Amino acid sequence: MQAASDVDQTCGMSIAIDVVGGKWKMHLMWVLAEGPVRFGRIRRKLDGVSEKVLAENLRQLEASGIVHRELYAEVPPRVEYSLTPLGVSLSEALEPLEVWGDANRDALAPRSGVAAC
Amino acid sequence: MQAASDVDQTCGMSIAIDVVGGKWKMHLMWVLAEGPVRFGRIRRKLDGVSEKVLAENLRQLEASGIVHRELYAEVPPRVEYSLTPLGVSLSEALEPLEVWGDANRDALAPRSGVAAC
DNA sequence: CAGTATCCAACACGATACTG
DNA sequence: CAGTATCGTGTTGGATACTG
Repeated sequence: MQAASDVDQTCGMSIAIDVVGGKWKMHLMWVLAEGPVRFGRIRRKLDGVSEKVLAENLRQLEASGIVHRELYAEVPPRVEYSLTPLGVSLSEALEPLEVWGDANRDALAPRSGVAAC
Repeated sequence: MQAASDVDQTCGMSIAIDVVGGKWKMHLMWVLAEGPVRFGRIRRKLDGVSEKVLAENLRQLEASGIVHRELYAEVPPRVEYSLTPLGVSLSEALEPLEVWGDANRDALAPRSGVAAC
């Protein structure tokens, strides 16, 4: 709400975290990184996510310019989601984190609520 | 809560996000990366964070082996927080994300609630 | 100074039902 | 199939007061 006071960090990271924030967006990024995916398939991949949350996250990523939504006006209705160039660059920036987490997998507390892996 | 079903992603990222999850942990990482810092200083740096949340996050990072807490039993009481080697590696893995967010700073929706920058 | 203890508010998430 | 609408809930964060 307020501007920076004595904070002078660059923290573009905050922006990034704001984009991939929540509980499912990073998983979403992962699924989308594989190529165009349909809504139903994502739901099945990310078993446990509700339609509402999935739709919300998809929308937010879309609003951020990370995801492209291609609607095929046909019967039955079909929608395909894919990463934009910006989305691809984000998923690339996310990789080191992925690697780090994977490398230190057992050095970290093995919580049970870390979502599907 | 439940185990993986048809999800087979590596997603070490989930682990990482679980560690730097919340709203302030990444900022915290940033502040800590500069070297040993005292509680009060962090509060001032991360203007807006409450003591409760700061203490919680600090504790979680400590539990994850990311942060080292050095207590000086003297008067007045003094405590210094610093990154462990693991913490340093994490902050390094976080950098690309930082760079990405910074580079696409204005390509992204300029929300107001993204915390101090 | 460095926390801990409470209480409260906001929001993200989850489950279900319904629509184009 | 691909959502939207609604409701209830759990977790996270914020504000304040109090303690070692």
